[in-house]
Formats: sequence, C-alpha cells, structure tokens
Amino acid sequence: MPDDSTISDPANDAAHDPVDFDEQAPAPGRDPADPLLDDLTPPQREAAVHVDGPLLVLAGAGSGKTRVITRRIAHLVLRVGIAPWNILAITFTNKAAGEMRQRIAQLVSERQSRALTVCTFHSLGVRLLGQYGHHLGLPSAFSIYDSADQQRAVKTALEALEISTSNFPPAKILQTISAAKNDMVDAPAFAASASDFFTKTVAKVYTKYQEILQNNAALDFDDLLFKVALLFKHHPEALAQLQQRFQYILIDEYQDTNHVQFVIAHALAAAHQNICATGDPDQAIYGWRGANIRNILDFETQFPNAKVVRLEQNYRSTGNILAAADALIRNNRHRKHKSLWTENETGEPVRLVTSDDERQEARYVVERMQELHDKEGMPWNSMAVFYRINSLSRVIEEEFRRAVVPYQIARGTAFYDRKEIKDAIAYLRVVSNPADEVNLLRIINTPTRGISDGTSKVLQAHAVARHTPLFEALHTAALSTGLNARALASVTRFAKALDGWRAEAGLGSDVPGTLVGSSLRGFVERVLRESGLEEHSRTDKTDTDGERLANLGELISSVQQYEDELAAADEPELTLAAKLQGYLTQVSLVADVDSVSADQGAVTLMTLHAAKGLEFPVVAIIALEDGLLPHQRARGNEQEMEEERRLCFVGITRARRRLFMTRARQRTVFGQRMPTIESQFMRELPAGAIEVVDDQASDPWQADESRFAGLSDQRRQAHDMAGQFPPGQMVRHPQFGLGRVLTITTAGAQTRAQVAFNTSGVKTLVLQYANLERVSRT
DNA sequence: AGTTATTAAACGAGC
DNA sequence: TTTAATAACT
Repeated sequence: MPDDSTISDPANDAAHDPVDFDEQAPAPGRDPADPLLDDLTPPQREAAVHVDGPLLVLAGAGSGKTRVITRRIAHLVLRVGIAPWNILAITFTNKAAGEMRQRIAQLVSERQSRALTVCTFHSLGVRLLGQYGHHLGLPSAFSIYDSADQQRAVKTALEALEISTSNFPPAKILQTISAAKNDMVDAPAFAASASDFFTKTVAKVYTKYQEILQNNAALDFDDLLFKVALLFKHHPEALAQLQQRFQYILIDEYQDTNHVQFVIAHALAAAHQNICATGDPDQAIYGWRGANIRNILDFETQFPNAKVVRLEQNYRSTGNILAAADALIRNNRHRKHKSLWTENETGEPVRLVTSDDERQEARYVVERMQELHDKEGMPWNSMAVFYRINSLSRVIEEEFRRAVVPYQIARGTAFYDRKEIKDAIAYLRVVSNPADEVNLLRIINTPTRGISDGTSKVLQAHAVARHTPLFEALHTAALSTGLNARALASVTRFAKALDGWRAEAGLGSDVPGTLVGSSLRGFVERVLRESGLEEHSRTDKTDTDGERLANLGELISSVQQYEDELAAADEPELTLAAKLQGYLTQVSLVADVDSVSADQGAVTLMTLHAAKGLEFPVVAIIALEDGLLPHQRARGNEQEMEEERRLCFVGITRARRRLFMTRARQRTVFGQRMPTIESQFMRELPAGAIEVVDDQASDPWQADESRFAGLSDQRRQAHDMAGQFPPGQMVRHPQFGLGRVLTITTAGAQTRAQVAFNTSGVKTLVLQYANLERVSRT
C-alpha cells in the first residue's frame, strides 16, 4: 500500500497537511477561461463542475470519461477547495488507479494527488479491515487467499466432511459460495435458505470453509468486501468516521459493481450523498463475477435527485469502427437505446478476415501489424490483439516470436502462478502468518526434506488432538507417538528454520517486532536460500535452462521494486514485518492488466475482459467463431449471450483507427482439429463499414495433400486405427463394458475416440492404450 | 521417502 | 497442450 497514509480521523489529517488554497477560483465553474474546463464540451463540463449531490455519468465508449473524472477531481480540489484526503476514487484495477492518480497529479500538485485515496474496492477493503478489522474479531495480519488457496481450503473442507469431490467439484462449490458472499449471504443464512440437495451440501461446505479460513487467519477476495459491509452494518461509529473522511466518492466502471460493492458505496455516501458513478451499461462484462447491471440502471432510484449526464460523442474511433460497434450492440434487446456518434473521419473499413486455420490467422495478424509498423511507422505499442479465452494466445505468441516482433502478454498473475514462485510466496505467507495452514502444508515438504505425507498427516492429527494450530504442533512433535527419529529430526529442523525467519522479521515469540529499516529483499533472499528452494530450483532436472532460478531472481527484483516504491513514496520507516505484509498484499491484488506497460515498445496481447478501459490505434480481435465468441457456455442463455455481445462491443470500441476481426475455418481445440462456424457477431456488422477478406491458402488441395504426404508410419497407423472404429461402431472396453463410438479423431500418433458407454457415460479414450474391441451388431 | 511414468481430465472471463 | 492425481519403481 505505497500510495497513501492510513485512513484516520479527518481532524488529524487536517492538522498535518498545510496545502495552500490561496488560488481559489471565485465560484465553481463560472470562469469561462478556466484551463481546467475550457477544452471540455458542454456535457463534459457539466459533469466536471458538479460538486454536491449524486451524479451519474453515462459515458459511452471513448467519450472522454477519464478526462471528465480527472478534471472533476482537480476542480474539486483546486476550485472548490475540497481537501484531497476527503476524496475517494474507486477504480477497477490498481493500474487504473495509478494512472488516474498520475493524470490528476498533472493538474494539481504532486503532494495533493498523493493525499487522494485512489484504489480498487478490494484494496480499500484490505486497508479498512487492517484498521477496523478488530471490531469484527479479525486478526491484524491476515492472508489473502487466491483461487488456488481457496480450492485447497474447499478440498480440505470436503475431506473433513467426507464428501466426494467427484459429485461436488470444488470449482462449482466455490462459485456458489462466492455468489452468496457477493449477495451478502453468510453461511448460516445460506444454510437456512438451502432447499435442494446440492445447496444443502454447499451449505455444509460453506460453513466448514469459513471455519478453515478463520482458523488460518485468512480472507478470500469476496471476504475483503463482505467483511467491510458487515463492519458498516454492525459498527456505525466506524462508518460515521469514514463518512466524515470520504466526503466525495467517485466510482468508475460502475456497471461492473456487484451487490456488496453497492452496499459499501451506498453506506459511505449515505450521509452526504456526494457520490459520482461513471460507467456504461453497454460495457457490462462481469456478470459472471456477480456484477449487477441494475446498480447503474437503478442509480437514480437509489440516489434520488441524482443528476445524470450523458456523454455520447465519441472522440476515439473512426466512423467505420463506431458504426460497427453501434450496429452490433443494437442487437441486444435488453438495453436502453443510446446513440453514439462521432465527428471523426470515416477511416478504413473494418476488416473481417477468414483464414484456413489458427496458424494462418495468427500469421495474417502478425503480417498486417508488421506492415503497419514498417510502412506507416505505427509503433508496436500502438497495437493490440484481443481474444476471448487465454488459451488462444499461444498461437499468436508463437507467430510473433517467429517474426521477431516484440510483444507482451497481459497476464500479471501468470508469473505468480508458477510453481516455484507460489512456493516462495507460500514461505513468506507462513512467516507472516503461521496460522495459514493451507500454505504451511504446501511448503512442509517442498522442497523435500524428509517429511512424508504420512508424517504430515500424523502432525495434523496431533494438532487436532491437542487443539493447537499445526504450526504449534511442529514444535511439540516430540510428544506425539509414532514418529520415528528421522522424521522427527526433519520436523524439528523445519520448525527451527521457521522460527529463525520469524525472529528476523521481528515476529518471533520472544522479541517484539521493532526492527526498522532492514531490507526486505535481503530477508527474502535468506528465506529462499535457507528453505532450499533456491538450490532445488537450480538443480531441478525438469527445468528448461535455468528458468526456475531466473524466476526466483525476478521475484527478488519485484521485492526490491516494492521497497524502492515505498522509499519513493516517503513512507515512514516500516518494520520488516510490515513491509512483508504489505508486499504480500500487493502480490495478492495484482490484476492481469497490471503488467502491461505502454512504454514497452511491444504489441499487447490480452483477453477481451482485460481490454476494458484501454485503447489502441490498431486492434485485432481473433477467433470470432461460434463457441468462442460468443462462448459455448453462453449458448441458449439470452442474458449471457448479450454479455458476450457487449464483450465484443468493448473489444471493437478499444480501436482508434484500424480494426481487424478474424476467424479460422478450422481450429485445433483440445488437440483436435475441428471445423468452425462463423460467429453470429460477424454477421451483425453493417455492410457499409466493413471489408470482407478471404485469407485462403493459394491451393487448399495442395495443403491438404501435403498434410497426408508428411505422415510418418506411426501416424499412418493412427489413421488406420481410426478407420476401424467409425462413429456408430459398437465396442467393448475391459472396464467400461459395451458402448458406441461417437466421434473419432487422430492427432499426431494418437487416435482418440469418444465413446458413449451403456453404464459409465461418455468417455474419451486413446485407442492406442484403451484395448477397445469391436463388437458386431446383432 | 522420493522420484518417475502413466493416465485422466481440464479450459471462461479475474479482483 | 498442460496439469493433477495415481501407480510403479528405485
């Protein structure tokens, strides 16, 4: 949390920040020559000079929303004289928060911009809970569980309740729990309303899951919001304090807020009603995450007397791009009509490209971008490729690499998903919060140190029997029977190591943590070394040329960078423990887009979801195919289909000058080549704004022939095998019994068959291993 | 205890 | 194509 001081009583804040307000304008927004306002259009200005009372800015794509927001904040500070620490601006990602603060800094002073609170709902949650959490009985330091941690916690809960994971997939349970939390339904309430078998089971898991989180001093993402809402509900004095502090509230991307977020915002604004929401219902794309589009549609009902400003002129895109976007979004039936218009030039037509397969599609995109770069001098960082699902990035990536074109992928979390990085973080989490058993169990034998699965189970049982945390049980392991000397020695050594690190961090039991100024980087290096992770990564045989070790190096630089930022932000000297905790929080809250930087000089690859709020002169949206965009899972669900269309709309409206929308006739999914169907969205684009391109191979027959000519003997055999099991063929499997072949495909040397068995359902089998037997029909 | 081989299953988007 | 869980092996 390098951005701001802690949230405290406004009176104190007022005392220690002597900003001068000599230069106040006579009256808000009256000065026609005001440089803050004179380049704004009338509706933009109307929103920017609004001071008190609720304000809703319905901002169409590319209508200068960010400009309005930053000007309004600057106006509040410079012209109205509102103290910057009384302003709270909530953005969708931390990166957006950083950029907004930076843009405001160019209008107000550096130090004034630093006094603003600009953050996401989740980081606001972390900060409020850090400060007021004790009211709810929360520990002062808690772990934040990401979805992997959540998954493990749910699995533990299922195990404890003796529920089979095959009937109740953890992911589905988590989704249900998450939805409940977003609607502010806690475990008892959920249990009370559970009617069917599935919900009743989830209710049990929900209860157990919360118990685990609590014992581990951990919160999941949803808790970061839910607990804040509960704090406001049960502790009005804390809420009153915050209402005092945050006199002016601004929430961006309001169309993607969920119920808890609404409750939080509503509570904070209840007293003064100075809430400004900005957003666009046509860009609501997070319904699956619990976002409720009604929040923005019902704003005027929730906040009576709200002023509504519509921004409908687009300054970003060419006429053709905007025409395509508008025509597409008009197909959504559940939508308030909104006209989007522009005075920009018509520009090039939107190109709809059909290639033979995904490789050719990727090549097409890369070649066009190279062309634009070489012939028109378009910088790499002005171009972007969007796709519906992450797995589509691979082919594109390969082609960029082959063409030696610099690119970056917006997957900030991918780095932290690597095994060695997760392990390293797990060590740090345990040091910071030894109650965190999910992470403790992760590292207890990683790298292997002689504590087997069995030993670990014994320790856990020991802990349960003695009603102590697992961390405690490590120290008292000698008291438990059944551990041999060797195992015991290993456990003791591990416990000693943990104690040593905690002592250095000032978290040990005997020394109170008052160490100030020591280097977090040095500490992390020590943990990596002494834990054996570094050595393990160095000698890992499965590692491809030292990549793991390099990743650990990168982790250390990220720690260093965090410390540098703290120093730059003039943070008062922090204890090592505080720095550690701050670093872990930051790591937990990184978003995928947070990793993209404009000055990389590289083409950006990202999902359509991540593209929200960004813009690029050149954009390619790939894989406009039925089942991918719109996605398979939205089929037959009108609401979801409309969300898919909005997603496509968001992608289109990111483009300023050039837009390519591509599709492949055949695509390899799950290692299987499948013919594709053009996305319906392609057909919804207006003929006048598009140009259809058929990117066909010069001689498709030749391509097909060569595919067969190149077959090895193994592959030929695979093809022969496929011939023996045509769809419809009855077969017998040693375990699954009788069944009927549904589909058959060859991929490389393998032949896969989908078989519907009479008793065990549909299975996908690899014929080379499956011992399938042909059965003739009788 | 720990490593390696095999096999099944996953993939929807993310704070 | 990659990952997670399980079996087999050292």
